[in-house]
Amino acid sequence: MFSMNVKKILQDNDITPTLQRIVILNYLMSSSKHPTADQIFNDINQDQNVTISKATVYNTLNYFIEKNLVIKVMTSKCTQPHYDYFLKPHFHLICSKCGKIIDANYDNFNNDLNHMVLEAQKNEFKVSNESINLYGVCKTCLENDEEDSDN
Amino acid sequence: MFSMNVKKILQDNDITPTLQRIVILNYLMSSSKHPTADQIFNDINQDQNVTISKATVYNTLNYFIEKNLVIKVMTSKCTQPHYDYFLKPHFHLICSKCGKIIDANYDNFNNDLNHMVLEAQKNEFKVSNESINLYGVCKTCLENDEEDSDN
DNA sequence: TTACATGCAAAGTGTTTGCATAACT
DNA sequence: AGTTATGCAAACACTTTGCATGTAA
Repeated sequence: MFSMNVKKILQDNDITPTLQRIVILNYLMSSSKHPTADQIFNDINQDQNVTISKATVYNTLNYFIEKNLVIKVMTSKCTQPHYDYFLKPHFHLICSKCGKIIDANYDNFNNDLNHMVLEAQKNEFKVSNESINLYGVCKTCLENDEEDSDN
Repeated sequence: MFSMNVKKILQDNDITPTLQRIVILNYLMSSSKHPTADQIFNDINQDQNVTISKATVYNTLNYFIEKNLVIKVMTSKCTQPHYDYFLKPHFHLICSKCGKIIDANYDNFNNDLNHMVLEAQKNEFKVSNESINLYGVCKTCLENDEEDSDN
């Protein structure tokens, strides 16, 4: 069974907690990766004893986004967006070489984020969630680059 | 003629400054909006005396992204990404209702951004650029909502 | 029971690619 | 002159949609 939390989260957000929605949200919450729609579709249909159509995966993700439960994350190359459940504020380090997405945070991040929200309020803009991405090259890919240049 | 800057920027980034690339970068730099590939294609083919194929628009934008000259910005609903030239660090307020993208900034933004870059360095991640988006509802759409609820 | 969600397959849309032509240094 | 970019059109991939069936409260 799924953690009771998942169902409750859906209900708290005025989302009818159907089996498919529970499974998808549970998957997003438990996996530390940031899956694409395709990965969600494949993993759930393989590992769980639940079948979900692709249409439902897409519809559900869009619904979650609309309800501010999930955000889309773009890697720089990739055409497919990744989906991220927002447990607590964090930002992403996205490798332009391998496409890896790393969650990042630090003690005063909430503070800094708040500065941005304040600036938004000056524009009379009501913030509901955020997507903060730093693009660059990850440790592994940097090391690979060094090896290449040694040749 | 285009500002000499545009050509120089391309050369400084090891990008052969062809007419199409100059026109596209010039368009991205001079328009304060954050156009989609489609808007770039249409606007340039209408307003300037230059023709650019859609393939070239896409190829060029991807090339600019690879060279860290431009970033993709996703609105929450829209399927089409928007493209943003990065003159100086800033962040975006993106309205989930109307899709408007507002550039935002404040005095210490660079400072806050630097905290994130430092955190990235702890992960031995080398940052090249960033995309910081706050999603929510803009002033205009908030006002429209109020009107609706008055009925 | 009534409204709402799901699944299938087909349609739609945005993006990429191969190859001939043209442009850049 | 040699390399690299462009343009066209076709191929590709991802996402959405319509409608019949199934599910939730």
